[in-house]
Amino acid sequence: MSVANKPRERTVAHPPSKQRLRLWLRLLRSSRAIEARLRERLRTKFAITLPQFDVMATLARYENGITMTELSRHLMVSNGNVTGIIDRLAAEKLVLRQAPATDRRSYIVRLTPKGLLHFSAIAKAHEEWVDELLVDIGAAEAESIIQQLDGLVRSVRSGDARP
Amino acid sequence: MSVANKPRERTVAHPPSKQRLRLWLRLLRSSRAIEARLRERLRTKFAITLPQFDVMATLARYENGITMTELSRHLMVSNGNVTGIIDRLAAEKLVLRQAPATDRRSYIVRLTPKGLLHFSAIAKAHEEWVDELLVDIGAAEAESIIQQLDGLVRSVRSGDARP
DNA sequence: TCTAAATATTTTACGTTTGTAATATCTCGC
DNA sequence: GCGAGATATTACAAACGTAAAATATTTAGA
Repeated sequence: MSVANKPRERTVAHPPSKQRLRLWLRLLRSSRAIEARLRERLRTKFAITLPQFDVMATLARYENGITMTELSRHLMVSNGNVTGIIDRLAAEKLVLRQAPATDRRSYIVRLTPKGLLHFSAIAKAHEEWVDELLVDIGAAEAESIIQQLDGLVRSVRSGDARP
Repeated sequence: MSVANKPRERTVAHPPSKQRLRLWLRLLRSSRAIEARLRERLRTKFAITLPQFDVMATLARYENGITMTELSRHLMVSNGNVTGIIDRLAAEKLVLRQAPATDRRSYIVRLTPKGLLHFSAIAKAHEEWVDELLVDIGAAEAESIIQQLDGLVRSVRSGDARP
């Protein structure tokens, strides 16, 4: 079934390496397009940035809070970066830092009640926006892409062998 | 072969809207993972940033150069943003601004010979890295994902109706 | 045990990228 | 020539990554 087995196929135009490059560019383009839409709506409708929303979404899944390092790993974002985002969210009283008794190096970050309330409203709108943006993608198709992307992420992750 | 043809399948758990949300999160995660790898290698091997590489890649496709506005549209990046990137590339003598005789508002930006030479080497390595990162994705599978992402981008683009 | 080195956690400092808004300059239709 | 629109830059704030610094914890060795 592989393309390589059909020398006469007209589709042989692109060698695998070019094809993978095209895939990567397409991937980048798609996520940037969606990201731009969501960012704009978050700003105009809720006066919040996308990274701040991402942080709140992560915190919402950890009722008891998590440390800064765990947070940065979840978001695939640098450690020093999270500090600034949390600073701004804390200034708005949407999150708070708690000092755990056991380890005085770290902080536990969590949503305030106000933060949780605020987040719930934004998350609802956010889900609707995504649904609207991707309306042409059926459930089966979405599932299919998800599976393939999962494989892709695993592939990228495992490629940890550095030359 | 499609999942939809098996009504008894346990996978029917997720409603379409949740499925689309998962798809979006997966998309974001994949591109961030790949982006991080490429960014790191560009920095360590070639002392260049990803956006700077993106700009050079675009300029490489326009031998006669393009204007700042065209460049920003290509990269899906704000107008004021390109200025800074070009400033830094120009400081390295990798690109240059030409003032066209006809329109004194605009600049034509193009790669210098040094820039083209430098870019060719980076692009070669870049393609190899992508190929390596996505090695588990076959040509047919890549094509399949590309098709689906194209549909997705079209869907997002057409969703220009703003409430 | 006690102290020094190694490790972990966060913040700070710095430079680049990003978007938005405001500004300066220029073109073109009228 | 004037005003609307185009083009690019500047100014500002947020986000991002890396590296270094500041604290705190753990571990190893005498």
